Formats: sequence, C-alpha cells, structure tokens
Amino acid sequence: MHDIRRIRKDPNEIKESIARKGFDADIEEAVVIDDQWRNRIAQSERLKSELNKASRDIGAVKKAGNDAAEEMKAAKNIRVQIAEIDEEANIFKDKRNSLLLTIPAEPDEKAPEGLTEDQNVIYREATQFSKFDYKIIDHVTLAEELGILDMARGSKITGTAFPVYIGDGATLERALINFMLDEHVHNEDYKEVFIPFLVNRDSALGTGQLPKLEDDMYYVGNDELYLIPTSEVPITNLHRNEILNYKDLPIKYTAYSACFRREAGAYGAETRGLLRIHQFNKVELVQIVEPESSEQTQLDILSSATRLLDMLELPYRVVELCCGELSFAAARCFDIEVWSPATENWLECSSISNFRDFQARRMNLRYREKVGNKPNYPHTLNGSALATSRLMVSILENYQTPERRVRIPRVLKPYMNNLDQIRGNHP
RNA sequence: GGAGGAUUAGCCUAAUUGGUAAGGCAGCGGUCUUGAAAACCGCCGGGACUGACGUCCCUUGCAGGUUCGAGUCCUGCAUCCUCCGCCA
Repeated sequence: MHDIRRIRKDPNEIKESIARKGFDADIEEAVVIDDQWRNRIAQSERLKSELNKASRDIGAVKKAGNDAAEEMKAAKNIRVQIAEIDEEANIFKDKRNSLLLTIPAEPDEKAPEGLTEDQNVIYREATQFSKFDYKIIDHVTLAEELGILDMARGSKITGTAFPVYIGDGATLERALINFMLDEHVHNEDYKEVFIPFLVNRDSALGTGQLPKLEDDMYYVGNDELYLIPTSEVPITNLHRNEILNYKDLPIKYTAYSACFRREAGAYGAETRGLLRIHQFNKVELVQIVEPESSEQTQLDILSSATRLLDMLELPYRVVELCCGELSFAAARCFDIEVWSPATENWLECSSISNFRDFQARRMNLRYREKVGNKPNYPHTLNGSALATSRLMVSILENYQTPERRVRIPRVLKPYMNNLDQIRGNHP
C-alpha cells in the first residue's frame, strides 16, 4: 500500500510512475477521501481529549462525596458525538484503503520501458546449447513412454493439469528439490523454513496477490483459506506486523513448497504436459533487507538461481521484464528461462523480483535502524530457485539419448542412488 | 470437538468496591573513568499535528458491548497450558 503522505504531496508522481506499467488509478479521489478522514479524526481526537478530562473530573467529584449527575450527562453527550464521528471516519478510512490497495507498485527507475512481452530485454544471453544429431522428442511423449509421468491418471483423480510422477520420475522430482535446498542452506547462508501451504486473507493481501489475483487462487471457503500460488506468500508474511531490529537484517529464507494456480483461462498448446500445471513444486528464496542494499540483493538472488542451472548444465538465458510485464507488486523483475530443444522454446523457470517497500507497507513490516529512531520499511525480494516442472521438461529433453533414455545430471546422481540413466520401460 | 486455567511493550512482574497502566531486567545514549565495571541521569509500543519546543490521541491477545470512566464487568473469537474425546 502506498504512502498516503507521499501521494498527498504529489499525486502526479505516482500516477505517472504506474502509467509506465500501463495502469491508471483515481489517485485524486484517494486524496479527497483522505482529507475527509483527517477532518473526522481531528474532530474525534479533540472530543476524546474533552471526554477524558471530564471523566477525570467526575472521578474527583465523586471521590469528594458530591453528586455529579449534571457532569455525567454532559460527558455522555460527548461520547455520543464521538461515536457518530468515528463511524464516519471509519467509512472514509476503509474507502481510502481499499482504493490504495488496488494501486500497483511503482516500477524501478531501471525497469525497461514497454508494455508487452516483446519489449522485455535480454539481460544475459543464452548459455551453451547442446547439439543433437538425432531427433529430440518432447517431454510428455518421452516421459509417458518411460512410465515416469501419468497425466491421464492425474486428470482422473483430480483434474486436468495435475501431474502424477511415477518411479524414477517421482525420485527425480524429489532429487531436484533436495539438491536445490541443500545448495541454498549448505553452500549459501539461507535459513530453511517449512511453511503451511494454505494462508489466510491478510497474508494474501500483504504480498499483493489480493485483491487482483483472487480468481487465480484456489480458495477453501469453509475455512476462508487460500492455497498458496507461491511460498513467497507464507514466507514473507512470517514477519507481518513486526518491527525488526536492523541487526536481524538481511533475513534470508529458503523453502520448498507445492504451489497451486488455477491459471484461469489458460489452455492450448502452451499448456501441454508439464508446461502449465495447476500444482507444481518450487524452491523459493526470500530476503528482507535494508532499502540501500535491495538492488544488489536482487542480483545476488539471480546468481543463486543461475548457479543451479550451471550446475545442472542446462541452457538458459535471463530476461529483464519491461514495466508492463511486471507483476502487481514488483518494481523490477528478472525471469530465467530454460531451453526446450524439442519445441525450440524458452520456458520460464524462475522469476526474481524486487518489491522494494511495497509489500512491507501492505503488511506493516518495519525495522528500526537504531534505538529511538522511528521504524522504517525494509525492502522485500524473492526469487524461484527454482520451479521444478519446467526443469523437468528441460532435463527430459536436453539429457535425452538416441535410445530414448534420460541421463541423470551429474549433480543429481547422489540424490538418485547414483542412478546413471532412466531407462523406464525401454530395454 | 468438550471442560478448566492463562495472555499487561523484547523478557519478567504489579494495579483496593471500575477512577485513567506502577516497577524490574535486558538494550541504547550521556555523566564519571586511561579503559571497563559500578553509580547516577535520560531514552526505551504506535500514530496525528508542529519549523521547533511541545500538544493530543490510541495501546493490557483480537473484535465488540455496558459505563461519565474498563487491565478490572459482559459477549464472541484467537493463541498457549492441563485434562477428556478424535486422529496420521
């Protein structure tokens, strides 16, 4: 949520800024409503001051054994006035806040201009491609042939685009997750957390999934809970409504979670097999840092993620999103894309975002630079490192042999009982 | 799910029949000291207004209610503890 004081100072600054994202918002209206709120609050506080004084006087009169009926009557009158004014104040406050909650984060100065995908910028050119002198078949055909993936049964037990991994496929999925977590925890200094996969409404509002993405989340009505679309939501919200000590920063968390996305309206060729599924696995990195260091932190997270792809020896490139492609809460974002040789497509397997103070403000997350100082908003960042489903696609295709087997990437072998190849049903 | 108890600022602990949150520890700044400790002084939940000094409002798990006035009384909810029930 944006700083209403800043908006009041210069409504056009934010208006122009979010226009880079292709957004428009009635910011003047928010200021008008805020004026109304301020007006009521000032009145209310003046009356409360009067009431407090009157009450203390009544106490003194009664203690002295005198009658205070008149004074009590007057005081009651003040209370009634306060109730009326507070009610109005709350209406204005709610109205102002729900308006503010629909205004997206401002893009970073460095975010490239543009509103559509083709205006994204290649931030880092593709790494070395594998050369094949035989035909590579696509991941679904191969995986189902090998018997390590079963889309049809997933569809039977749950619905379309809920994959079932079987045998070495299931082990490979688990190997990827464990490999990535181990790297972040043991070869970097992230703290591992295991979080709930359902969150309440306040959490989803805090990181900015709500109100905009309501239709993209699975909602459990009985308990008013949302299935998480990413572990960013529970992890970042761990410190919602807290005031952190500057000595605690940076906070670095990593977690595995299943992620659930309804992907409303998304069907077609791009959804084939594991390309776009309703439940997938992801290892996430989240950092809470002081504002001055967030730009560097985002690059750090980017290299933590690309390091995994280097180790997995998969071809990838890094794309920086233009303003219009940035998510609601993001100020700047890098996507990492792995190569699918069968379809000759780039597949997004990571998104690394700097939210600056946008999420912190929404969730009232603050830190104190020094004792006695006013609390300040930290910057929050996160990045997938990495989402497994498209890695799986890329592994199945890039590590495919002429015999239609799949070699196991070197770094994953220890996690696969030193298995060399997935042979599946092939001899 | 049921019964009983608990929740006061980072931690610990007070507050008479309802009278407007007292204190300790830790922490930070200062005086003193060669340095440190001790001692002493100040700060030590959030917010609004103000150039500043300050003034005011809110805060006893959360949300309501009763009252001139609520940590205290009433209702609902949450969390924790104990016991019972259920359960991978």
